[in-house]
Amino acid sequence: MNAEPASCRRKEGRPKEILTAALQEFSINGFAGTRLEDVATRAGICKGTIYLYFKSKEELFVEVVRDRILPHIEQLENINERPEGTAKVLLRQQLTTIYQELLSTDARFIPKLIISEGSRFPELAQFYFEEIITRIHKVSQSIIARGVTAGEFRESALNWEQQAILGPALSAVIWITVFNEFEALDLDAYLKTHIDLLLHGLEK
Amino acid sequence: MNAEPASCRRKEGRPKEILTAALQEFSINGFAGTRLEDVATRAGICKGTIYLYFKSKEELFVEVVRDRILPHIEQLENINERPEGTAKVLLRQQLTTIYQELLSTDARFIPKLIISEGSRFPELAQFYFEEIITRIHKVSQSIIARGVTAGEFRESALNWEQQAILGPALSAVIWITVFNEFEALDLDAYLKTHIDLLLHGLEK
Amino acid sequence: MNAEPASCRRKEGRPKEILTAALQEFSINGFAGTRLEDVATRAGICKGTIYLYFKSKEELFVEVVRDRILPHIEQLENINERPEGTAKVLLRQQLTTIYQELLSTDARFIPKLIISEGSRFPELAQFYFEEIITRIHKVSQSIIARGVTAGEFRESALNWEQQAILGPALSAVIWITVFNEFEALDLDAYLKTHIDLLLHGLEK
Amino acid sequence: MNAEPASCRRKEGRPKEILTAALQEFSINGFAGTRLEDVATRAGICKGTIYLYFKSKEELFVEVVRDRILPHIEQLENINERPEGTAKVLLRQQLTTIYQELLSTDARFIPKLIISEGSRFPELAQFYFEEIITRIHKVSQSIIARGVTAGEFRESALNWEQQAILGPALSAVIWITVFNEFEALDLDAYLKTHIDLLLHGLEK
DNA sequence: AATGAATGAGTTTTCATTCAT
DNA sequence: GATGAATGAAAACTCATTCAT
Repeated sequence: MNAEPASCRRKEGRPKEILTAALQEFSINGFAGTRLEDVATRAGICKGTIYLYFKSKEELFVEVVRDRILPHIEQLENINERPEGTAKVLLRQQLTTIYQELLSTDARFIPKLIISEGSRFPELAQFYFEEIITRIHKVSQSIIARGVTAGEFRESALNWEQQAILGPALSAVIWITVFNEFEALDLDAYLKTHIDLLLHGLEK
Repeated sequence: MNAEPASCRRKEGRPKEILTAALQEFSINGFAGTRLEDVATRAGICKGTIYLYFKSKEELFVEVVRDRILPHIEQLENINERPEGTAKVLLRQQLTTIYQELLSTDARFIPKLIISEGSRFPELAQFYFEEIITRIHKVSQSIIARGVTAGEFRESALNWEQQAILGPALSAVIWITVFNEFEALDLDAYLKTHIDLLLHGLEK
Repeated sequence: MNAEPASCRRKEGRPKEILTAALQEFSINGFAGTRLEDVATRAGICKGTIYLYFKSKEELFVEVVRDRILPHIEQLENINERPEGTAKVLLRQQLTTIYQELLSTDARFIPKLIISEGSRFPELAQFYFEEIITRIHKVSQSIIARGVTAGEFRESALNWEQQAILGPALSAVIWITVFNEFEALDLDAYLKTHIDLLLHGLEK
Repeated sequence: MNAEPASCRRKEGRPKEILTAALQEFSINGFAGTRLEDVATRAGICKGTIYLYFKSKEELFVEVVRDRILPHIEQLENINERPEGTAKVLLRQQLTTIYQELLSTDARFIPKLIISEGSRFPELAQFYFEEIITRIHKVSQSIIARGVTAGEFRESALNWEQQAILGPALSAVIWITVFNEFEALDLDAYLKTHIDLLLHGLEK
């Protein structure tokens, strides 16, 4: 990949490469702690080139986060459209999807960035809140409502706070990005516990 | 407060004031994004004074976090030493304590700081991991084990990942520090859901 | 002057020193061509210090120019208030004052800066236009009107363009700041010519 | 204009277009403040192309100024060779020509550029001084001498400083390029004043 | 000849840290 | 102890210049 001369590269590739490199640096050092020179080095280009594609460090940051959030929004549309199966099955599916989405690839760094830089980029935090979190909550809430109607779940579950139900997923991402080097998370076991706990807790 | 002469202040007052101001600034802006001048202003002193008590910005940061973590460690010792009551009651007590500890006062900002700056201050992340997280997990694990032995809880719970069980608590702190302005968390309802979910999920 | 330690200097002196150094650099290199580091060096301080007193290079520039314009405004008030003498005498006085004001000290660089940077700092050009040029024109115009009324000057002079009458003064400053090294201007002779030309040209 | 293929353009067209565009940009922003990219855009070409015709930004600047000065030098030769008419008529002619030359087309920006960038390009200032200013002065001086000999003008005019006599012309260009947006110069009236003042001032 | 993406030196600006008072 | 002016290293950003196409 590095063998071919720079000028040979496809035009659209460049910004993508910068975004990827930037995501990694921002994830490690946060916004203020990241030096654009390091982003450039990681992307195999030089400082000034970043400014051919992004107006400023701030804009780059916003684009990095948006770029990783958007695919999830599309995924969420799909989750929404699966009406078959019992509520139990659906919930299990949803959780599995969330974990896969949340922890696959570079996307796992987004929550950390939102948490770290939310106060500097409130629009970004709001965007994430509205487009991701709120929508995930709506999906799980509708599944639970369905389960209650079908007599699968306890009625009291209708009033449950979705954050508390899905919270373990957020904790998992944080664990992976922050504490994994101290004690690696066994994701399968973790997901199994979450599902077991949730489904058994919902059951009549 | 400013009326009394500087020499009248109790010895530990000054550093404490700096730590408090620093915690607030660091929480909002992160480590790199925080200017010591702002910390000084918030503490009502001037920039240079910080260096009378702390060697560097890094040391200040470490002290800020340590200073807020240490009281929790003491609290944890106490939680450990309460053998009375059923496992169910104990677990309910532990969760309640955790939420109180985690979300009371300025301590709530520590998780966000650990998440944000963990890669820059790995010793701090490790310290938090070992002294707080690991120990909390041990406590809850022992209570669950006791509940299983007593026949209160399902046996399968012995293998549960503690992170998944206590994850909602971490999610709560994050929510409070990041998303609360978009949708305020009803902490009581949240805790109730967490307890209901967990206890019902553990029950035979 | 350099012998006394930096901290001994009077507080108000510092910004003034910077303004003086900046005026010199800006006069030579223009706005964009001036490096703040050179300004600092010339002022005997270091780069960062400038920012303790001026928000940005642009603000420094504006302050430099304003700072040199303002004294002239005060001078102009005085010129205005001299009703004694024939129009001829007054005009001779005014011209002499203008040349003294315009060519004394560092003030002589202001016209060059206004000319060079007027398009980048239009408010500054306007300020100079309104506060200096327009007012000088008004003064000379009123003297000429008085001379016509008194029968000293030709009536046609009432319609003269003031710029054309006072233009040689502007030319003199430019000459001094731009061409003086090629051919030094004999200011006394120049002023004498200007006065002779003007007064004889006005005479009936 | 963009319709015809590049290869159809006359050989000298391209550099001329660049010079024209560059003159405009340099006039507005000065040397340091001008970006070659803007020059290229204005010329309808792309950045790199400038370097096919000019070695560097400095060379481009020098060429821009030279290119606008040279035609005037030719004009001056002609002015010099008109021996018919009274000194009064000749002087009136010369002044009219100067104003036309100086204020027609893009040439009007040269004095501003010389004033602004004279210290960075001293050879250019010297060139302008020697080839334009000095020669204009010589012409007017010889006319005045002729007028004195012919008994048209006062003898004292022989010692007059030419700068003071022709200064209003320089002031006019500056006014046009700097202050015209605040108060438009009535060039005809201005020239009339200048001629009236000068001729009446020279008359016995 | 022309392009325009890429480079990297140079400049503005910030801010942790020092130190004379 | 406390101050806050001064420092200067470091980082964001710009733009003249190059060069593969």
